[in-house]
Amino acid sequence: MARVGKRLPRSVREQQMLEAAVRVFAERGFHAATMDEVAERAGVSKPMVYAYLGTKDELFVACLRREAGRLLEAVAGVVDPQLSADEQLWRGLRGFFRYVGANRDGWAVLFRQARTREPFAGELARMRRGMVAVIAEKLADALRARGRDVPAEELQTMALALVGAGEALADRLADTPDEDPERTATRLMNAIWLGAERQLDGEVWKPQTG
Amino acid sequence: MARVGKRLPRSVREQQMLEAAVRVFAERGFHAATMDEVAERAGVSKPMVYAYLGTKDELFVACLRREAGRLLEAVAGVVDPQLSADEQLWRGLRGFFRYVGANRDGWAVLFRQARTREPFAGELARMRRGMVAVIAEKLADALRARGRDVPAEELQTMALALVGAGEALADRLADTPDEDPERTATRLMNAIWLGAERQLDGEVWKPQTG
DNA sequence: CACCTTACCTACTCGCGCGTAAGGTTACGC
DNA sequence: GCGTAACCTTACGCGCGAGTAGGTAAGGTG
Repeated sequence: MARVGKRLPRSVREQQMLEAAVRVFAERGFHAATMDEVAERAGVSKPMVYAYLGTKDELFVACLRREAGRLLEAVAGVVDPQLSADEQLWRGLRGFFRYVGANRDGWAVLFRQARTREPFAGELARMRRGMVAVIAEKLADALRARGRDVPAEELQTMALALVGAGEALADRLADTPDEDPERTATRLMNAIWLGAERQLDGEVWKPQTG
Repeated sequence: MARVGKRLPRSVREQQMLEAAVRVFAERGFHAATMDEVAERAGVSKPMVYAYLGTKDELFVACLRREAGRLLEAVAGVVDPQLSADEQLWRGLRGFFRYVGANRDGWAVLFRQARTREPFAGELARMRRGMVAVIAEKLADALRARGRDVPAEELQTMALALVGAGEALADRLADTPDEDPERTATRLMNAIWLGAERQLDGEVWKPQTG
């Protein structure tokens, strides 16, 4: 393609390769993606990719880490521990959906692909556990502020449900270009917070039938 | 293995093959699963699998459909339209988590694998859309009963969030053998219903900051 | 200008696993 | 007791794509 004998420094090429790899993985899925296509889109030959980023698995992990870092930054960078619990949650959600909206390929690679495909699932699961732990901790804070206490396990479950809901909405966001991140965030906030508040205040739903 | 010249009728062999296939797909993932292993576990040689169930893709789809049918039955079979909205939701959730708990391999194949892997993702997405539509309709009913009205799009989002949360909890359930389906269902019900009720009553959460 | 390092290429090898051709054997109807 | 159809096997073809060996040229440094 752009085979105009352009010689570029390693740092630049690496970024181009990662860029290309994210797009190819997102479009084709991990298995159907070929190293040849990654190389071609980066405007380089296959052995260069191997020289700089290693095997296909290593390349995927490199993409994963890069996107995870960006996502983490987009979320953690905007939550100020001074704010109220609901405000923190809101900002985190908004940051999250903004990232996904601005970065749909990244999301597709980072989470959709890695969710299943061993050996990446483990890595992703660890990240998710981190997320869940952070959220559960926030919930515990909000709880303490109300002078109440709830088993950690229960909070874990709530947090996991929130993360799951977030991922489902993120998937839709990534697929539908006309979906607005702000609106998505607001809706999830409504779906979650109104209920969480009641739970934090000690209300419980119980089945009527055995 | 059991190469004791056992000759069996087609209907029986097909079930054995599907059984084996679900387990292999669940353990290894679609790509890493080999037709040889499926054949071996079914106690049969590879060409038999091809003769009865077709190519690898077709075999996977067969598993998918079987599990999807069972799941649908487990959920739809227990919701009685006569009951109140929350009771219907509760029964549906309980049925869902009971299925997953009793059928962890099935869940792993059915949803985790198919979520990403084209060309199955399309099929799965259709099922999910069906689920979301049904739930959104229930919510609309509950809404009408309270004399209120909300844009369908909003309800879709709530329903999708619920489904996402359900899937996340189902994933955990499938991975941790000591997790109890009933408890999982109760917790999700609490996380969701308390909030949904407030939303259905017209309450809204709004951000304080721009 | 000799040199060395870094960027980059063409052109392979090779294993793996899907899918199949061709043939053997058991049960069952008549 | 023999035909035939259903059941089941061994043994292979073959494409595809990951990963590599070995070589070329460009630009900086003395």
